[in-house]
Amino acid sequence: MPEGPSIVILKEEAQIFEGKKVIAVSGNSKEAIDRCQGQKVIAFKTWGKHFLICFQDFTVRIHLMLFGSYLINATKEAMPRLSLNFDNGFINFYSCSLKFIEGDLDAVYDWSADIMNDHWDVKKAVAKLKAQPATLLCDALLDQHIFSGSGNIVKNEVLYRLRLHPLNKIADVPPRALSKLAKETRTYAFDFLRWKKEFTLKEHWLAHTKSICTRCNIPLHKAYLGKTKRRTFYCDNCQQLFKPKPSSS
DNA sequence: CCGGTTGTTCAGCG
DNA sequence: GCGCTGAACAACCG
Repeated sequence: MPEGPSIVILKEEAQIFEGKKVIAVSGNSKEAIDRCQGQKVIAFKTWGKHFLICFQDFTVRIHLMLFGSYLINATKEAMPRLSLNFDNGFINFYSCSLKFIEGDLDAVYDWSADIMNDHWDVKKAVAKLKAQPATLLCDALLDQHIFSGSGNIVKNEVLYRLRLHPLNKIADVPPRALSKLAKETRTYAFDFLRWKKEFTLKEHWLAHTKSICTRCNIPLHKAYLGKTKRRTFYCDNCQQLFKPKPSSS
């Protein structure tokens, strides 16, 4: 389920419980989830792929990882990791990572790094990119400190849209292209959000899981690239690989 | 039925 | 301490 836009959808769906008091807690989490009992939800927030349930003095951080899921006012066979009950319904989280964050969230999260956040800062993202000249684009787009909320689909689609080869080293990519990349990552994330709500996300994929380049009509490459070794779909013909700068070994 | 995956952390090693 | 690798987690789809 979980790239940034999917977590924004979760936040929107959870809105019905904002301001509500937790009247029952259960779940198989090893964390002390009982402390949520009787607490009022101050707000639901997201930071990239993190779903944050904010109470007065602490926050529950849910990360759905690869396999996590949630249900609102519905159940399934599996035991929830966390179940929160309110007077108007309940929300269950399954097979997710759950942690508590104490105190002020602003001390923990850089909101300007979240591609879905109103405080998203393109310039800061570009500066972070430039600070890691040896990093490959395919890895940079999965770096949650630079593009919090970006995942493997976003990575593949953004690089394909901008005709940038995933194996480009940041140092070799012109600054203007880096700036475009940062902007387009947010733009695509909001397209993702809209299409996911319409249940048409998959049909809008241009590269991810595709076998043919629709621009060149030749086979796309599928390879596990970069430090992250994640599945990458790309076209050798139309996705530009910039020449290495002499200084960059 | 098996293989693969929209993700992250951590132990172990050289 | 570093970077790299593999394991672990765990659910669903095709």
